[in-house]
Amino acid sequence: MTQLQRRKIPDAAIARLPIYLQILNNLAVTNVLRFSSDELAALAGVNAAKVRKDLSYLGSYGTRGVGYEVTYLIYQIKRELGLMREWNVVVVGAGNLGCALAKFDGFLSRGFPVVGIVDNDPKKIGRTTSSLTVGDVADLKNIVRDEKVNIGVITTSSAAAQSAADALIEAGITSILNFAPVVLSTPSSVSVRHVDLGVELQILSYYEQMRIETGIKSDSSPELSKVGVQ
Amino acid sequence: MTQLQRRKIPDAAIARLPIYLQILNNLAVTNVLRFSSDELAALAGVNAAKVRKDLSYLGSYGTRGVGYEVTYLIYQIKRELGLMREWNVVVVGAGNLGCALAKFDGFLSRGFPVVGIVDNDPKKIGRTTSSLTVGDVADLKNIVRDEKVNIGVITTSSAAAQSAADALIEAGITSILNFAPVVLSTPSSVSVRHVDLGVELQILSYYEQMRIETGIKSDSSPELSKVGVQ
DNA sequence: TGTTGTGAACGCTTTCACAGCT
DNA sequence: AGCTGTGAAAGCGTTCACAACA
Repeated sequence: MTQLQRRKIPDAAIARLPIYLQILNNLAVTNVLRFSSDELAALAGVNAAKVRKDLSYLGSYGTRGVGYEVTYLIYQIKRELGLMREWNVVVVGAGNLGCALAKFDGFLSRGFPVVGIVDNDPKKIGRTTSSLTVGDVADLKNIVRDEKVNIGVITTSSAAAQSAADALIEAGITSILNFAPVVLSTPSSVSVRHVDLGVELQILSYYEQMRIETGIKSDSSPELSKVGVQ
Repeated sequence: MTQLQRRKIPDAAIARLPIYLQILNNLAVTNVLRFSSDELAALAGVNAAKVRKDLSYLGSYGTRGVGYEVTYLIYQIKRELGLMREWNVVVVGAGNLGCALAKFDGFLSRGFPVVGIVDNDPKKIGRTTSSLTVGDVADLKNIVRDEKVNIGVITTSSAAAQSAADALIEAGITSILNFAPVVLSTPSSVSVRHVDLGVELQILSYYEQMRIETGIKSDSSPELSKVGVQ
């Protein structure tokens, strides 16, 4: 959760910067030059004080009485997040989800080209999906070296996920995005983000059940707040 | 973030219950009968005090000096999360990701059958993917009624996501899982969880960059902690 | 005048530490 | 003796409210 830091930015703020960035990119496309904390707050679904605090961690880049400059803030957020360069991604697990992610626009368009996809199933190795050929997980070390991979995405079955993680770490990868529904055991020098789609639905289920039990009509009734996104 | 409640369980604890459940289900499969907070903590990658607090919100279901019973705790967690029943899911957006999710085992196996998939692209409507035929988003209201849908999953482009959300809400859906990289504007009576794959990678990028700048060797060096999963 | 930047207050979450049971 | 359950303390994150300043 904490790391050695240049300037200490809270993890919670770091997690929101990509959302602000997304919104500012949209504003830039529509030629908006400036924004206030109020405006960004409304678009991001948070409150203005939070936006100001978050942006203040980057430095004092606003102008009192005026607001912030869109392009300058985009630059600062990208710099802070390490997005001035591309980060190459390898997908481990060439099932439906893995192949869909390998083709997924959202990765490349945000600076994360998928440069490889591997599996351990001989039936899948050699298949071509979009512009990639499925490689052998045994070659991971070479692929990571040759393609300068920085991030591994695990889309295997849960049974295979830990050994996928081990292979990535063995190959020198220190950033892992895991879609398998297991908690990976990794050294503390490796960053893991765990996206469990089942978990997301189960959390929704809890709040949905609560709405049913407390008898909220499915018509929009006020003053029950949105979960997620914080 | 807060809702009307039966017994107040903190949101942070709710978000961990599915992870415990996952682990306990694995223990049950291997015929483990009991566990201690220490054991579950190690498997979940959290500390034992947190496990005990989290489980205590469900009631006092442990035995001092002994531990907790696996099957009984599974039952209690499922009851609390609303998993004693199935929740039907409809996917909006029949692109690569949407089709992959519709086929995804992880949903059905955890009690979330995907009963429909829709799109607004006439070229996609009518196609068959796994056992489902892509429907017209204009029929969403009927599908939700006929198939008793509880949860909507949005896998459209970001441009179409807001109107997909509007259509779901119009059809009476109050739980949405959104994969499009936009912040949805929804009434507060609707629960939204936002999974932005680009955002996940950008957060990893920040910590990866920090490791590079602070000169951590890619060999496992101690005392930098894992991010995510909390 | 309008909006930022930020100490201080508040509230939520985690952790500690130990009393209470088995 | 061992492990749970839980008040109390500590740690974070959010929000308030206003001084600073263009």
